[in-house]
Amino acid sequence: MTHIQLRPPTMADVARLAGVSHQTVSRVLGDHPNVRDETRAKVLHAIEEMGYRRNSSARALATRRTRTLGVVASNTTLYGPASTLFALEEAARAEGYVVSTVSLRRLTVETLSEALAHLSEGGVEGVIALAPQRSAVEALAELRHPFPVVAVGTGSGVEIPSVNVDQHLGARLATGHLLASGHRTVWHLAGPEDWQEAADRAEGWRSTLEEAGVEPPLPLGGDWSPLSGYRAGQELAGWVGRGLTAVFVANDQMALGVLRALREAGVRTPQDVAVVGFDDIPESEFFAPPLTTVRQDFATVGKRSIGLLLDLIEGRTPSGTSRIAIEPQLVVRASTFPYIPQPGAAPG
Amino acid sequence: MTHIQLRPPTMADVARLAGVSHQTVSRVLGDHPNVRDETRAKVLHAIEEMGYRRNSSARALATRRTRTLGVVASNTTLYGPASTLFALEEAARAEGYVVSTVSLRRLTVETLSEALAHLSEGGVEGVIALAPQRSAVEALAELRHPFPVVAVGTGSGVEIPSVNVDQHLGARLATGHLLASGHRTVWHLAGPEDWQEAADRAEGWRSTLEEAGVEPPLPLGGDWSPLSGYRAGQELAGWVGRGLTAVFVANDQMALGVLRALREAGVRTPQDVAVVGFDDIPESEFFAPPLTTVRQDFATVGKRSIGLLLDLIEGRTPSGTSRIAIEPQLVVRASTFPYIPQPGAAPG
DNA sequence: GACGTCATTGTGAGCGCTAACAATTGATGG
DNA sequence: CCATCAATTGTTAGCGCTCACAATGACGTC
Repeated sequence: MTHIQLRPPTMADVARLAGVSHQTVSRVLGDHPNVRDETRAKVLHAIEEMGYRRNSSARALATRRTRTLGVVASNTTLYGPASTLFALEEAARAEGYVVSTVSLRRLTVETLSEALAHLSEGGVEGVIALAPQRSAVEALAELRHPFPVVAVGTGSGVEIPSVNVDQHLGARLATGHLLASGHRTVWHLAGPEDWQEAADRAEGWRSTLEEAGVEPPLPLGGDWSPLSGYRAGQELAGWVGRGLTAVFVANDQMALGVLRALREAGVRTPQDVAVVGFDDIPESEFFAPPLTTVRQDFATVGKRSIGLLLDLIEGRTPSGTSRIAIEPQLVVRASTFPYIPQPGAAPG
Repeated sequence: MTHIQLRPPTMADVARLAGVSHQTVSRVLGDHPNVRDETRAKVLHAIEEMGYRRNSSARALATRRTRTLGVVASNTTLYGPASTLFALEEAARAEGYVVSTVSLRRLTVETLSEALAHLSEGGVEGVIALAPQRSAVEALAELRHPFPVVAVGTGSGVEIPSVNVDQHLGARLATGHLLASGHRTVWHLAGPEDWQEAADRAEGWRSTLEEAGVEPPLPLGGDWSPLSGYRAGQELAGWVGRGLTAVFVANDQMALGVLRALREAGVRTPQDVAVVGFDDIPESEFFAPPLTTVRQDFATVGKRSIGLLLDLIEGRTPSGTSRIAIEPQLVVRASTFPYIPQPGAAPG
């Protein structure tokens, strides 16, 4: 317990001890030029001695800048959102901003609106919304807020600035890879209908098939969980031998469930059915078999999002609707080839 | 883009419009009694009309309360930290606090100290440190900070208030379960030496064996990743038939790697070797085979941590060193029994 | 030697809010 | 009918900082 309970020292206290004016202390702290070295030293010494720390509220009040950004997110224990959150915070900190987060269980108009109000109370200068559900995105555009908002993972069809991994492209990579491997058609296990990313992946899969002159089979639906993948996998197993040889699953966790269901049904992967996932979670490489999947670059998403938000805050970017798209990448592993690459060697 | 770029209205503006004093506006906002209903209505109406929001910096300056808590964490994309973070934020928000997070790549004295400084700049009233590495914990006790700090996941051997899942107990549950199932001894794949939780789990395993009169085999070491588990698993496979029939792995991700290595070596789980993990990540139920593991209640960890920190801040708890321990729970699945329970039915 | 120039430091006025106290009003009761 | 009190509202000071500007002093120039 090394913490002081007494009234903390103010700039004036430091100034008194150093024998200068409070303004000079402020200059030293603000790294202004035109402060004599000797004076600077005196001030720094006094600061050290008193253990002085600038009061952020007073500073924020005087400058009208809190240097705080907000993030609203849901499903933060999933790999994607967690990775994005991490990248976001790191990028913001590099720019000297503090990040306040609100993690929602469910993303609805009400919870989103409460979250924005909560962050507003916290004095954020802008907000990043990790709002993958369509409903939430629409709500975002409606809500009134006294700061700029950047949407991430909402798809590009929204009326607010946004940053997205190109889901459509990712789905094309996955589906195209399966077709190129010789499969006549590709089935699809989609994510929840309400998610824009799920819709984009499904659309990418569908258009790739159509362009190849193949009639897309009826897609199945899941809720991102391994359990829903397992259930869908049981259904898919029933179609083996009746045209099903390849499945594109909308995320890795569901793919895990699918793999297990197929295995239990005596269906071999990839010999009987090839499987591709989406996300490249750290576990994917160690599934049975290791999973071919689509990797999203969350670090870049984070950096670009913060960059865009700061541009908006500083007024560097006209507050029109900017959209940034980031390319995903196909990672090929054993679930689509009849051999098992060495773990640790394969991942790029 | 529904955001106002003009100078936002102040309390005085609202007061003018409502024909009252700014203090009356403050009273309405602060839910003070002794405000006539009619007046309150006028004020609320004016607030609504102008889209007024209280300036948090001014408020914080006047009250000397920022109502902001800080969290320092590392490895936030792992299931455990991510879950704890989520629970922490939810608990803090329920108490009306905003949470600012710093996610570190590596936890060292320097990064920790920078993180605390950064949060201090952000005006936090207290900090939760998710600091599982021993070195970091020691640093925490040394560092000077102007606010209370609660350590989470540090083990109880620290000189600062802390909240922990009882790792020792968790390891006893896992090891005891294997011994009770008839195994003569249990091997152990430990986490990184520097992590207190890894040490506690190893110690729990060791003492359980010793109390059963069994000489503990030499434990292996990993870095929590599936890859390190895979490598250790290859080594463990070499000991099958020479006394190895059961392994307690320090986390689920490494257990995943172990399962794969064993499978590749032609070793069957659980018939030849039983495996127990730790954490109960959502995927564990769908491993091949579904993994017996130890579940930690992160929600409770979050709630208790915030509770303790607020007690410290409000001075409700004497700033002595409080320690809170939370019990983990064994979840039995197919990796320790020769049958496969139905997914979706088994998990409690 | 008077003047301008630059570097350095100090002074005063807020930023927008809440806390403490003062003032006003209306109701109550002897 | 006036003292008394509670309910309601207003007034005045800061909270600790930064900004704009004023003041000071050292130096060089013509």
